Amino acid sequence: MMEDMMKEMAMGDFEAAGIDAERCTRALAPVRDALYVLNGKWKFPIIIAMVQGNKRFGEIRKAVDKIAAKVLSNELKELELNGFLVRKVHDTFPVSTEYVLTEYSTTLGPVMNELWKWGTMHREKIMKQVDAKESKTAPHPIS
Amino acid sequence: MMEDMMKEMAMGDFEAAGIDAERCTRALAPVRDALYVLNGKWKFPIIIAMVQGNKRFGEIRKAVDKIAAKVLSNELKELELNGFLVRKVHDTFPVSTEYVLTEYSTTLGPVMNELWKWGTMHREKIMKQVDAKESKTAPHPIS
DNA sequence: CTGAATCCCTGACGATACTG
DNA sequence: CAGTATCGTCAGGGATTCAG
Repeated sequence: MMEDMMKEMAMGDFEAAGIDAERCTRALAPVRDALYVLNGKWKFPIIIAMVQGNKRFGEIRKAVDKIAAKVLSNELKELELNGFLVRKVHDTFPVSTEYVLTEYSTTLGPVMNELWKWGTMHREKIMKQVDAKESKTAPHPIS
Repeated sequence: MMEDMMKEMAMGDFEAAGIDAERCTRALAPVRDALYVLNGKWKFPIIIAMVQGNKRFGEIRKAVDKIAAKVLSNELKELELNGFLVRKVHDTFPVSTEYVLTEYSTTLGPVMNELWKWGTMHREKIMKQVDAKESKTAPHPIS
């Protein structure tokens, strides 16, 4: 159902979907669920950092540019609650902790990939606009 | 480069990526760009509503559950700035306005589709957990 | 080193009322 | 109908400090 809508969308056929409040609501729900779990500035950056092999609190913190310790702590808890990672405390001294991605986190692969592809494409578009000095009203998404 | 990473991820091979701060930063940038443009609670819901044929301010407002007029107004401006839609004012009385998705907005199709698929999958997972009364610590993403 | 606790502040979001 | 103006709330996020 939504699949169709998206295919239509990818093809630029916007009219076909039609107006239907109920259909709209149903279509919305899963997207909002996803957004609910993946909310905030940090979820994706943290997961990316971890995919790249960072497991220790400090490592992740450095990999994710300038995130505050408290925030990272909170985000890690949320990610753990949602089953994306597991916390392993090693009883050494000083205590060291490992955060390990679960298999469930791999289900995010396609989402992240699409996000990455889109971001790359969009970035190039913005760059060209800047080069061409088109946008007086700069949409400023550049980092 | 990131493609590989994501393939690895989809296959559950987390170790392979290795630790590399520079690589991490580069991988992060496009994702954050995307998140920057698509931020907030409302961007996706609004676009979905519009894909489904809603063009008028009031229509969109009704289709998107309970969004405040001010907020909708702001979001529409942002979406326009980022080239996702065009505002067309008809000089009738009372004034009517049309918001029309641009072709550029279609590039979001794949992203939204993945988001929708993942959300659907995740929702089912949560439902099962609730049924099984597993989660005392309910991850509560249900709407 | 890890990460919890505290304090604080900005900005996203919301409700209501009002104008063209 | 389509917004703007105004005011208010609250959580995300940041700086700093403290403890195991």
